[in-house]
Amino acid sequence: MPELPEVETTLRGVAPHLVGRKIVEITVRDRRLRWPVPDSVHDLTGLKIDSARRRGKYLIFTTRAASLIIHLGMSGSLRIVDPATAWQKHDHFAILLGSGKQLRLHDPRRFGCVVLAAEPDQHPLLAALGPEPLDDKAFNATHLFAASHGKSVAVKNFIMDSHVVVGVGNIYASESLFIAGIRPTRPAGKVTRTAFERLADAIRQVLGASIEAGGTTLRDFLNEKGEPGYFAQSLRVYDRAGQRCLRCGGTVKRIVLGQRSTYFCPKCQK
DNA sequence: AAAACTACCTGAGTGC
DNA sequence: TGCACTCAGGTAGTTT
Repeated sequence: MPELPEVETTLRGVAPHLVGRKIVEITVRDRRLRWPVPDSVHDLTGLKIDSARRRGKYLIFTTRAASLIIHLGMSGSLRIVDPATAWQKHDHFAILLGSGKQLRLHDPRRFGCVVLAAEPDQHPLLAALGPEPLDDKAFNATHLFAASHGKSVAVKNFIMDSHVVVGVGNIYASESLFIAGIRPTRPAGKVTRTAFERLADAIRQVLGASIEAGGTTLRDFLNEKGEPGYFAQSLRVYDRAGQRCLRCGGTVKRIVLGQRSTYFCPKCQK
């Protein structure tokens, strides 16, 4: 479910409730996430959360001893609730805070994970990640052009590869390529430098605008208060198969690329 | 080495 | 109502 804007929205929502607070109690209701939640998470009990940040789609909550790394997978969400709130069916993990509030991880499909790391940036899940798309020093046309050299993979799959750039998921990949006027199926190595300039700009633009809108709620994304994001109404091609292209009036097409639904306008994207 | 595919899991929606 | 089927915002691991 969550792509970078949804994870960033979640971070901004939960961070003020976490940073500077003590971890009073950790509850693991179902440890069966993507990998079993380690027993060592309980070692964090009694420690203060010094910082909360995001790397790609990973959330990192740091104490003096270790960091908790949380990924929301396809269906995960975090909420800040009163501890007396009834548990929901898929609330798997929770942190009771010194403030008296509780952070709860809800994840029906259990594709998310909770792991512990002394040095989160060196953790195998994070160590090989590409640049942050909102960092225009590290992420730009030069980077994309160099990384795409000799690659035959479709450019849509290329920008969804977290080793190339983090945070671009299935929705924003289609959206960015539409804005940049690039056909999703084009081999990455055949995309010109000029087109990559448009693409890098488009990715930043669409992710930034979505963060402003609180993310995209297509089916079930909710922020830390349980509210939806409003970027769905700004989507230009995603989930619009058969409808009119907002730029040229042509018809938006749906194809499957890398087993994922992909939307584009055959007339304006070459 | 790179590309393509598989697997993990639940729930919502559709058509019969 | 019920059943069978498809699809869903991610990504590590395996196979080709």
